[in-house]
Amino acid sequence: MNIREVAKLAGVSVATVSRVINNSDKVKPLTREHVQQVMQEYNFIPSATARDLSFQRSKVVAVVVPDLKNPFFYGLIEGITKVAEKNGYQVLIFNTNENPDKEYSALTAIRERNVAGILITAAGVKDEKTGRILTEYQSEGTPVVLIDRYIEGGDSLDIVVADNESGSYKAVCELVRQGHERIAIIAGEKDYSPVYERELGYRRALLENGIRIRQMYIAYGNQMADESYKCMKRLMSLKKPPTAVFCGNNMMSLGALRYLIENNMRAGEDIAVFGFDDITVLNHVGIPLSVVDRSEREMGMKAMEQLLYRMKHSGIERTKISVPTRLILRGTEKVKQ
Amino acid sequence: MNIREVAKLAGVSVATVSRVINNSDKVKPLTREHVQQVMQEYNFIPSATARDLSFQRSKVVAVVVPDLKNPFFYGLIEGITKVAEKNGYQVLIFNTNENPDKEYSALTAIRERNVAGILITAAGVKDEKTGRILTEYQSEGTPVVLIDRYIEGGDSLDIVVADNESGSYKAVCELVRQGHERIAIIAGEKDYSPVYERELGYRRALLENGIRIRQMYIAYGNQMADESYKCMKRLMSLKKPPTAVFCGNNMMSLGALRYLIENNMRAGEDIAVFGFDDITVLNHVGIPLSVVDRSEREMGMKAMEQLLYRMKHSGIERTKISVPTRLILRGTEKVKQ
DNA sequence: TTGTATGCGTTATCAC
DNA sequence: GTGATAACGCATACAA
Repeated sequence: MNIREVAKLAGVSVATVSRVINNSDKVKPLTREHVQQVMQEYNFIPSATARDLSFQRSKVVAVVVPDLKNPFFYGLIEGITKVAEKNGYQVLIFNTNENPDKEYSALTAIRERNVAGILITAAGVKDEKTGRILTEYQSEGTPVVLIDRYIEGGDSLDIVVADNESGSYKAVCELVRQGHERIAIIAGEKDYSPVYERELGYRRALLENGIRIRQMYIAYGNQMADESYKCMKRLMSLKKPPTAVFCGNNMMSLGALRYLIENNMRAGEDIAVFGFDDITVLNHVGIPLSVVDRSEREMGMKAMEQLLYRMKHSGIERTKISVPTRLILRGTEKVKQ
Repeated sequence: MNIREVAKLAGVSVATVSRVINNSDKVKPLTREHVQQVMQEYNFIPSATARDLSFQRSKVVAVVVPDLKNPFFYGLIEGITKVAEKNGYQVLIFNTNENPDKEYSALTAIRERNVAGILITAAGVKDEKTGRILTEYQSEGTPVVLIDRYIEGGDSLDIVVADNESGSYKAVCELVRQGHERIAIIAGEKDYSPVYERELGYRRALLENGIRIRQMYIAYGNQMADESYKCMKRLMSLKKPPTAVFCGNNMMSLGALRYLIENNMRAGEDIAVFGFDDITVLNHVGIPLSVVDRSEREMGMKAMEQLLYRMKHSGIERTKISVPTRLILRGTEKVKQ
């Protein structure tokens, strides 16, 4: 059953049927109703594939994420799909496993499909290939919105980020307020903007509070739990171990917590711990962790909204959307005396 | 740049170009190479949209899940995308929020797109509409594979499930072996097959071990954490509270654990707790929980593989794929004397 | 082995 | 308001 058959059955032309489908106002109410009746009766469903071909654009957005296991992306994807659905868009998902090569092939697969837009948290942040391809897409008329991470060569692309710097700034200030002076950070690679920005916030907080920044209290890992575990170990074996630790992201918090638990230390008692990104499951089981919270869901929604906006308004200048953070204090910012 | 231009540039017909693209063997190696060179040079990328229209089928599979917040589905999706990608398929994702109406509209949206197949964990398990639609798809040539849950009217559809009954059977037997006799279960609604099957395994284990099944030790919830919390509360306020509790799924485990923690009880010390489905994050932070584990990832992969198989071999009879479970004992199956 | 011609189901541009 | 018809970019039956 296609548009032509419907036309025949309704005694009108295909053009008219098409107009009815697309709610064109240039069709007499009576004919519209009649056509609709026929469509209903024969259970006609228009082919998106054909429409896409004709329209040269599909109602599909590609979402490219680097790690389908990181809880951060759960909320993100949920937010994206919610807004997408509400606007009649569907979501095509790609997992790159933090692998630039897979990202590259995902991006070419996407090219075959005339998607309406691309939402991406890039794996290849330093390798400029990703940036080049995405910029190309954008200039060809397929809008792109970066999420969470800046990338090399992506300076002209819209981006949705959390207020990382000020978030960690606030967190570290809170630690200072609690009387801490030996405040460490488990930081990540400089190339990953969110984690790096958090390091900057940490530095500024110390600076503004007149606390000297000591290299030994800055432990660099790789954004993953395992490395963070090692960082924590390093920190705790210092002659003067820190009394407070700020973790650069949720996985890093987990790694740090694991070290503590394995060594019979309790966050909020033996040492203060502050994380970035809330970890829902921990709340379920009553493990407290003070964190800088940002709404991944909101980030997803904002990103999709920006994409929709960009579809309608090309040529506007690059916009950077910053999602606010807030501190959730659950007691682990302190230590028991 | 389209197939026609490539043909002109290469001095061949569009048919030949098409053959090269599709790796047809009926093309002289020399011409093939030449055509490929031209495609390379002009950076030609064939349009999947056009191919889909012509072929009347797209290389896209629809994945419909009921809760994009439940970690179970992320492992599942990861497995699905992995196999899909390897076979040149892309994944279109739909979130139904456990809402049959949203499921229904997702299923109609899917119809517009000539997908290669549908993978679904249904929300509308009892409302037979979903079953009817899916069966329709199947008979129209769009294969369907159910995941995790049986549904009303879906008896002719392939399904991938975990070995729920025997998994919980094993778990409860283990509890018995640990000396427990007052073993409770936090069970779910009977309509949700996975959780119900686990209840059956629980019953069989008790039966075969000569332990009387007592209604008061069977607490019915709704598969969610909050209800499970209440169930736990109910169980613990019995005159003779259970010494061991088996939880029907991961969210229910979380609810139960939360109750314990809030009431200063420790799983594995004051009461034994056994869950179904591992909760990765808990391991990160060293909260032990003995569980029946099944690999969501494997379920996803198996489901996608079955879908691929079904695409090639229609008409074969309905197959039910059962993914094995295994016990992971972390100490919470015991109580301290 | 290659080419020609037609169809896939829409939308869009014209005419009427 | 409505209709006829040419795209859209590819696959394929059939012919050569």
